[in-house]
Order: sequence, then structure tokens, then C-alpha cells
Amino acid sequence: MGSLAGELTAAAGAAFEAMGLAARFGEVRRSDKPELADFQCNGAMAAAKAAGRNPREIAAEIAARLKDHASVLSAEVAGPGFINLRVSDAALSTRAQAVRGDTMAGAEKAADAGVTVIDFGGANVAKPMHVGHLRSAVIGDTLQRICRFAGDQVTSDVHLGDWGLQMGHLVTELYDEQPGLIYFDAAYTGPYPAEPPVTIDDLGRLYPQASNKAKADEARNERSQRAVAEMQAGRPGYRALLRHFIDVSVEALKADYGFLNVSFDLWKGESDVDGLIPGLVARFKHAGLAEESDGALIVHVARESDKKEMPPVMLVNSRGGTGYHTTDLATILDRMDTLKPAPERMLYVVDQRQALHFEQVFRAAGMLGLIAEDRLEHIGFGTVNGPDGKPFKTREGGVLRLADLQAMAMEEAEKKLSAANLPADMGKAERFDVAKKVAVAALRFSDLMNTRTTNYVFDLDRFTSFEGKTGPYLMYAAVRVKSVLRKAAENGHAPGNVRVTEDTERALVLQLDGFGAALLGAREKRMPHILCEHLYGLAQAFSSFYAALPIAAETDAEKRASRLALADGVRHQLETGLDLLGITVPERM
RNA sequence: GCACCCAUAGCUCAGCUGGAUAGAGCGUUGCCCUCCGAAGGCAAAGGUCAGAGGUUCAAAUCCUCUUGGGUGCGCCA
Repeated sequence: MGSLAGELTAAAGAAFEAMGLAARFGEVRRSDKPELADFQCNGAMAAAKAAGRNPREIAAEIAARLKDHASVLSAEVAGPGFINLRVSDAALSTRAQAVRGDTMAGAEKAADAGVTVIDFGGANVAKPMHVGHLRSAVIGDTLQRICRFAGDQVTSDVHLGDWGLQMGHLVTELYDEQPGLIYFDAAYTGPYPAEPPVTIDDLGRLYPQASNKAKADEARNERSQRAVAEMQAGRPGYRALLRHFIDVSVEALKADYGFLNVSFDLWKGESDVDGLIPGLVARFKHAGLAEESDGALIVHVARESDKKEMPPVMLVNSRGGTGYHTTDLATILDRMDTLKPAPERMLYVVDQRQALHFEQVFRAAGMLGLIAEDRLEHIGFGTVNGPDGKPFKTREGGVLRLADLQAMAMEEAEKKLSAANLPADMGKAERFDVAKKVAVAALRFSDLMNTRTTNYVFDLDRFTSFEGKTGPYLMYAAVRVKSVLRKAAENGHAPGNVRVTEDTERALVLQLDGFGAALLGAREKRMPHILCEHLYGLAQAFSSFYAALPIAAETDAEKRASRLALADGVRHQLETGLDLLGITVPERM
């Protein structure tokens, strides 16, 4: 479905074209000055500059043409050439009516929708998720929801980190503790027990132990390196352990991701493309792209035009092992060959600090002809910093585990719920359910509303705050609309035709009108905060409307029916939008 | 050393391809529940947009330099 802004943009574009000027100057958007106008078009000044003409004259002519538009009440020129537009109450009423009845709540499918893979760049096997993993999970999941809604065919892949040195650390550390395990008998080739020899807690203990030792002791590190190489080469006992480690970890990860409403189509990992690596390496060799250097096999991806140093892609290291350059490339190969239809683009939702890595991989993929380089995108995000302004460290003590963060958010939600005046008949189960929804809304929204690319300071109060620009505020607004609508229905009052008349009603409909642009903007730029801003503005506009005018309590039947319909449209768009953010709205709270 | 990113209200942040008096939230100070849910609404105070030049009718936005932060730079993913 279109929008008033879109309709007016088309009309203004046509007006510019009729004057022999480019249609792109006709962009119409919400006015910065609500007291002056509903919409504005600033294109006359840019057009005047391009054509060497007088901006006010152009603006006046455009305005004159726009006055004939059915939705336009007035079109006036201000200042150096701003065109201020007022739309009629009737146009707003029609628009609100349409949003209410639209399956997309007023938004449209993207014109360039396509087959898309979203790679979450992996939580690691054996390392518990910490606060830093929140961003990849929440941003990636929101993008997959937004893209699907806008018409993309999305396949999401958690893409576990299960192929690197950490596996060597685990294998060797486990050997030190339990050398008698059958997995370490090189002569034995299976079958191996179905029951894992370790628990998730064991893994959480073994990895840091080994990692710390390896950092202090080069020989210890070398053992882990060799173990990885052996595992990658296919040693049966090590492979069996790898399988156990993955299974045990995935179970824990599913709980963490599940809490946050994050889901994946594929639970693949680096180790899944093991079998493709020899073929991939051979292809690089045949293409004449690989060369030996210091005992390793590398691919040069540097270009003449590079301003910065571009290290080569490390295909096979000097121990014969492969790292995440190679597995990422093999994964691209795998996706292109096995996913039907073949992906048209792949998005990697991974920490901004890995930008160089992805640039290297993308170049190598393009050089080999796996997929065009520009179809691979690194959706980087800033770090989550501590109060000292420095990132939470992964391997040092004192990192906040995601599970602990969730528990704290839950506790805070429970506390707030007991302070609020909940319905008296709310039982324990419902109360718990609401607390969980509030906690998830708080965590997801506070992360999403930050611009994706910048770092932000992790502040527990902010994460769990329930006032102001927060997830719970949005939830509360949605719950309140539902409550009003429910009450009206109980009294036999049904929504009717929207007839916008009051200022707060006009402002509310103008806000509703911006949903589609916010959705497509968030998708195109891969910036969820654009959608957050819109929904927050919608909740605010509704709250103002709600405070200023009676809805279900309105005594005039026609006005009441109109406002109920308007409220229902808000509910529809708010719930639709919040669902895209992974926030679910309870019936009451 | 080289490269990239960032600097906006006391704090945390928006500000779209340059456009009108730079916006929110928190905090501060006032109001507003005999009326649909006050986790709310209304209002006020608070800014030389790090600094200095430049381009432009118009710069937080584009260019140059300076200062102050952050990140990355071949065998850890």
C-alpha cells in the first residue's frame, strides 16, 4: 500500500517533470514544522540551482500544480523556496482507514526483494554467550524479520564457531583431565558412546583454563594447534569429541537465543563445510590464485587502488590447518550450490572489528567467481562497552554472561510488575509470562535503538529501565490500546469510519503514514533503529491522542466509532512493528 | 608507522542524498488522575554541533588542517 507522502512525492515529481526538471526533486516528507505544514518539499531550491533559475518561481509553479491534487488542502511557498503542504482531513481519514485494513499495516514490499542469506557470525562452541553476543543476535534477528516482511526470501544461519583453536584447547585440556577416555586412543576408530563425556559446565570451565595456559606457555599452545590440525585432518576420536562439544553447546545456545526470541533456519557451523575445503583449495590453485608463502597457502587480494595494507587470505596455514577465511569461503560455496534458489546476497551480522576479514573473504570469493563481491555485505556493529568506555573483554574475568543479563532483566521486570497495579486476577503463570515479555522488550529495544555502527555504553539501568524511550514503554502503549478496544467491545461499541478532525488525530495519522518509509529505510540501510524511531513516535503520538481525547468514553457515537477505528489502526501497526523487533505484546500487563 | 571510524544539551543518543528557530529519552523544575490503564500526558530550563579555515543563497551534514577518543593491520577465530 502506498502512503500520503508517497502519493505527494509522485505528484510533485510529475510537476517537476512537467517543468522540464528531474522528478527526483519532488521528494515530499513530513514537515519539520508541524505548526506550518503537514508535509514539505525542498526540491525547488536544488532544482533551481541545477537549472540556473529562480527557486521561488519554481516553487510557486510546483505549488500551483499541487493545489489541484485531491488530497492537498493548501500548498504555499515559504522562505527561499520551501513548499509547505497541508492535506485535507478527508485524505487523512481515508489513509487511517486503509492502514487499519492492510495486512502490512500501511507498508509495502521492497522493489528489490530477493533471496538473502543472513549469517550471524557465530556464537562459539564452548564459550558461553556474553553481553557482546547480544548485538549480533538481536540485530541479525530483527533484520531477518524486516527483510522477510518486506518480501525477501531469507535463510538465516547461526554459523557456529566450531573449527578453530578453541576446539584444540578443549580436546587437549580434556585429555589432561581424563586421559583414559576412549576418544584419545589413536588406535581405536569407533564406534563412540552416544552420551557426551562433558557437560556445558565442563566446557565453560575447560576452555578458559586451556586458553589461559596457552597464553602463558607456548608449548601448551602448540599442543592445541596440533590437536586442531589433527581434528581437521579427520582423527576419529577428535571428530567424535567435536560432535559432542557441538551438541552440548547448541543445547545451551538454543536456550539463550530462545529467550531473546531469536531463531535460525540453519544451525550450521564452520565444521559443516569441512568436506568442501579440499575442493575449494584445488579451485583456487587451478585458477592460479593461490600461492605458497612461508609454508602456508595464501591468496593475494590486495589491489593497486588500496590505500591500506591488505593482507592475503590464509587458505591453509603452515601446520596444514584451516581457519575462518577458508571456512567462510567454503560456506559461500556451499550456500551457492545447495540453497535453492541460489542466494542473491549474503549479509554477515558480525562485529565491526572484523571488517578487514570480510573484505578479504569477499574479494577472494569474487575472484574465484563464487558470487559477485558486491553481493556480500558485512553488517558490522559497534562494541558494547563497559562504564569505562572500553569493550567488554571476551576472555577476561568479570564478563557478563548473557544468561546472567537475562536473569537480571527478569528480576527487574518482576520488581516493576509488583509495583504496578496489575489486574487482581492475574495468576503466577501469566505474571511470569508478562515479566519475560517485558524483559525481552527491554533488552532488544535498548540495543536496537542505538545506531548499528557505533559503540554504545552498556548501562544496566538503561537496559532494564521501564521509563522513557524503551521497549516496555512501547509495549505499554500497545497494551493500553488493546485495553481500550476491549473495554469498548464489552460495551458493544464497534469501530466505524474514521473521521479525523482534531489536531492530535491529524498528528497520529501523519505518524501512521510514515511506517512504510521507516520499514524500507531500515531494510535498505540495514539499520533497525530507523524502525525503532518510527514506532516510538507512534506510541508517543497515540499517548498524546489518548490523553487529549476520550476514545471508548466518547459519548458521541460517530466520534467514538471513528476514534476506536483509529486506535485499532494504531494497535495493528504497533503490534506489527513490534513483532518485527521481536517484541510480543501481552493482552494486559 | 599506515588505514578506517567517531566527537551534537549535565548524561545516553537521533538528525535521511546540504535546507526554515538542531531534536528525543534520562536527570532537573512546575503542572495534570470524581473521566477509557499515570509504566502516562502537558510545559519550562539546558547547545559557540571538539577547534580553525574553505565551498555554497544555505553547513551538525561536503573539503582541508589541528586536537582528543576508538578500531584494524598474514598463520586466534
